[in-house]
Amino acid sequence: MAVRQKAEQKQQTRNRILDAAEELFAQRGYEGVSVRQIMRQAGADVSLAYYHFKSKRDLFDQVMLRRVETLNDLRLQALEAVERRHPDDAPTVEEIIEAFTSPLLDLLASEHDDWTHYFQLIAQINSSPEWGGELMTRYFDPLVSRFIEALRKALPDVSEADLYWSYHFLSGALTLTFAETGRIDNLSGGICRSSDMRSISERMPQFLAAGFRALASRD
Amino acid sequence: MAVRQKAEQKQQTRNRILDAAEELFAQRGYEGVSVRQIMRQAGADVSLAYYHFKSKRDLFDQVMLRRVETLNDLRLQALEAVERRHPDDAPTVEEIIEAFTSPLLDLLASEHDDWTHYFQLIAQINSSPEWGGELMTRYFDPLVSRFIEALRKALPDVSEADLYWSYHFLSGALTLTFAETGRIDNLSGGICRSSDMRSISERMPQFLAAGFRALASRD
DNA sequence: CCAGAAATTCAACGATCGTTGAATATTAGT
DNA sequence: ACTAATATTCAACGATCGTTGAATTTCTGG
Repeated sequence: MAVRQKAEQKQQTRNRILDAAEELFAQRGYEGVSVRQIMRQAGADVSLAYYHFKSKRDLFDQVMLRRVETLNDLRLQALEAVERRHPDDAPTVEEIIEAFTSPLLDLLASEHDDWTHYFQLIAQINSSPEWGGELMTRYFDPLVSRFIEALRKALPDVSEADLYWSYHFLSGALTLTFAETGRIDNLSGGICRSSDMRSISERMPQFLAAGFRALASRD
Repeated sequence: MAVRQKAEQKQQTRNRILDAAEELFAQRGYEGVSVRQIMRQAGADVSLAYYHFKSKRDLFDQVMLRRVETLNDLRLQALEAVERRHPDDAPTVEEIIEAFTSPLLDLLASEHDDWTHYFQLIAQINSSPEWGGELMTRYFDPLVSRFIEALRKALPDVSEADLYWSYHFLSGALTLTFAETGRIDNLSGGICRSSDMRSISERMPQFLAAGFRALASRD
């Protein structure tokens, strides 16, 4: 034994820092959290942050990058699985949207609730004028374009503008849902719960697919 | 002349501060902006902020409050106008959603583009775990409940949970749209523009109404 | 077991943060 | 014109910010 102990522990520390940063950035935003607060939650010295990362901004970027590839892979696999089930015809809009959303729901349903904070963080970034345009484009554009291509086939007569606006509305509904702000809990007086992923997966794809079709079938 | 000069100028200064705060909070968030930056943009001394407002947080609250009543009034009037056109039957879902969204579009279409930054600010708050639940509830719950009541009448067989989740998806689509992050501009390669309110008003109500109906007409 | 590398801690830097009290300039009431 | 009230500026407070270099502990390879 005693092999690679040091390198292992370095990764462990690095991940503890990333975990703490992910949670705090998700709750209070990039500017709302200090490096000191992150390192306090990670249980390590402040300057250790600058041994593992170049800067606060670099730490933030690594928080984003840590999970983005896994997420994009899972969604792509879900889409390809749907397309394999339709060797001749095109998949339905519902199936495509479900391939886009169900990986998120599955990740949240797994016992360790890593990913909760990550999705909250993405939700905040998505509606931020400062970060939204650039970061979402950088991390998700190739995947999203792939899904839009699939949707275009499922809706042969849809115009390009309708297609992109429909995806835009989808994106808003999706990210607010995973922001889990508790707003719907307040508004509904407890009838609905932000964290009730089952209720969401039963409703969101149908709601959004109907919207896509409504725009696609206009004059 | 020379009457009430002082009180007038006080209001003027106060509004310049609120304008600067609104714009900067909308762009970079509450924690991302310092009181000094706000006052620099307002062209006034730092300490003047604390003559007009109790604290940074109070300044933020007053930014929110300045426009919320006008907005809620306009939306309520739009809803009541729709209901007056239907003395016997219930308005359609499209009409109700349009009463909810078109006041925003109208305000943005007016020549002075006050309101742009206000809507961006609300969009960010809405998807923030820290602020979203509480602030949106405090400022918009009575109005939203009124709209949900109208929607309940338009969709007599809808379940309460479907109704609230549908509104939740609406809220996400709406707020992301008014966040104007430029994301759709990037994604669509210029086909769609975030600021194109006409394109939005032609699509959003139909998209969302179809979603409401899809959930309301399930088994 | 020892030397060198790697991981972590300690102490501090200049800058900026939110906020305040006292001084100054401007206007209002008489 | 004088005074009191009001609006604005000046100067500074302690705290915290992101970041860094040097000291120190811990582990690795020979």
